[in-house]
Amino acid sequence: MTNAAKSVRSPAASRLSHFLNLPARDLNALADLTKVMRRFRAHTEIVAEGDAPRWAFILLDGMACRFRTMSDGRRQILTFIIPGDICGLQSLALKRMDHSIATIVPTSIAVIKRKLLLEAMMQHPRINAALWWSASQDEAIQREHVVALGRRNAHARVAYLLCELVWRYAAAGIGDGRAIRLLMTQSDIADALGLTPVHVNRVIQDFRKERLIVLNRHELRLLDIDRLMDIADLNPAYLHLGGAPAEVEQECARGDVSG
Amino acid sequence: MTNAAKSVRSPAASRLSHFLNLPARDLNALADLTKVMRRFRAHTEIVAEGDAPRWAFILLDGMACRFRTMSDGRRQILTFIIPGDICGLQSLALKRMDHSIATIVPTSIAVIKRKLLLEAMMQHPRINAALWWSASQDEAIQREHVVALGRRNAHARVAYLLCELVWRYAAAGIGDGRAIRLLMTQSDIADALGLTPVHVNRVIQDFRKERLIVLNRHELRLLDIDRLMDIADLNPAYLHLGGAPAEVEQECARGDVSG
DNA sequence: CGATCTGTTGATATCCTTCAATTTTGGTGG
DNA sequence: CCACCAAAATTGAAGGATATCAACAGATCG
Repeated sequence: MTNAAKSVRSPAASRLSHFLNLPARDLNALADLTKVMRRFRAHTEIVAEGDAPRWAFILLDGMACRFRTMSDGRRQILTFIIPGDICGLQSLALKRMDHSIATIVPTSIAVIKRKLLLEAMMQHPRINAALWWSASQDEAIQREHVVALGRRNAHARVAYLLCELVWRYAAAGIGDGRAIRLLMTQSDIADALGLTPVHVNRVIQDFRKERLIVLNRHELRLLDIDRLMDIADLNPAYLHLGGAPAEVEQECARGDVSG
Repeated sequence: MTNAAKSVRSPAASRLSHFLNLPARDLNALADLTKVMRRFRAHTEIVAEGDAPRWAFILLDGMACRFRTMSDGRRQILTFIIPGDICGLQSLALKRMDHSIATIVPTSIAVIKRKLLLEAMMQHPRINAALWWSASQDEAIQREHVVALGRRNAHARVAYLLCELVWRYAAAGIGDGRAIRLLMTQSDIADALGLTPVHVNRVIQDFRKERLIVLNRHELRLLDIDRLMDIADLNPAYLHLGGAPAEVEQECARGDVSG
């Protein structure tokens, strides 16, 4: 593959390549899954709590979030979904959604029918392994979220979220690992971190005064990642970007020979 | 299957049967996975953060928890592991553990080697589907945990945890859905709920005064589940105990014919 | 270019933590 | 089976982090 070809690699391919090197054959199979596109306006529910999960999707552009609404109307955002994220693999094993998914800005997704997805996983061991890893990473991200809400104060929570977003965008091939477009509002951040919008704002002010970040018109730049990681007591290892275990590599290699 | 046979069903079989009806053939395959047993004393680390995941396990008896330790020594419990829980399926796709697992009381587990597990999933579509569901349920439990820490106050958090434990034990065939042995300490509960042991204690006192629970020498009984659910703003649907989606049933039925 | 959403700031309230001490429980060895 | 010891549970008092309420400024978008 040429460098030019690599540079146009999709966010999903970029993300999965942190786990396994995907040969052209697998990249094509992955691209074949993303033929059916849908666009949504900002603040639109893609999947509603109680729905029967029928399809999975890859977010191509924009931003969405999983969330739950409490009976008094308050919202807990479970995770932000960014380009390259693969959603709904696990949900296909469930009868009903226990949470909703909505867009935050105008967003386009590639819809993947259940049957097509399962076939691709059966026929392409590498795709199968990579999707499995992707689901495992999602779980790890959820765990870190629990740690953040359970044991980090407001400053640490905001620092954690900003670092995670910048790192996840970088893994998807977007940004340089220091700056991104922060598409959501401070109120969204509050809903993700279990804080009030007012308090999130005060923390951000503090970070600006301390020259830890620049945030202007939704352009975020982390000026001192080391100190932010320190404030959050955060270790990026939980994102599992260091490649696949040896066993997985071997199994895929065997698949190549026999396939 | 006779009622007598059902009554001795393992916690794991009991749990998975809430998703799919497992014929004797699959139950045997499941039992074959649980030949290699290990026993651990209380407060023993089974898996350490940073380890390479080598095997999965089913908890047979006792209790364990997944947790992360902060750099100042504080602990966040990610989830309690009870009999019938299947652990480490997802982790096999990862190079290193991002958290630890330790026993809370004397505990026995069935160790499942990676290769055996993958073979069983290949050869038994129903086992495959059921394990997939189990992983999906684990994710849903994590999501509810995020909601609890993000949007529930101390009383709601404790009410949520007590209900979840009683329901999960019931799904594993232990208890009547109202009472269980609460094996962990109030300090463990605090570490799971992002509270201090002192405050957990005060909430429990309140619940006792309100005649919502009886808790004596680690024997817990929920006296008014409806009110506890109301306090927690909790809906048991997130445990996904209502069976498999139609597509899964159909796929497994096809597997039966061709297999 | 006005309406509405988002961000910002200040004052006050509250839930939960922290610290400290005491009682109770549970486990262990003699 | 009891004595002893450590761990767990319990209670009280005081402090702090974050929420709540309210008002206004600034940004965004039809």
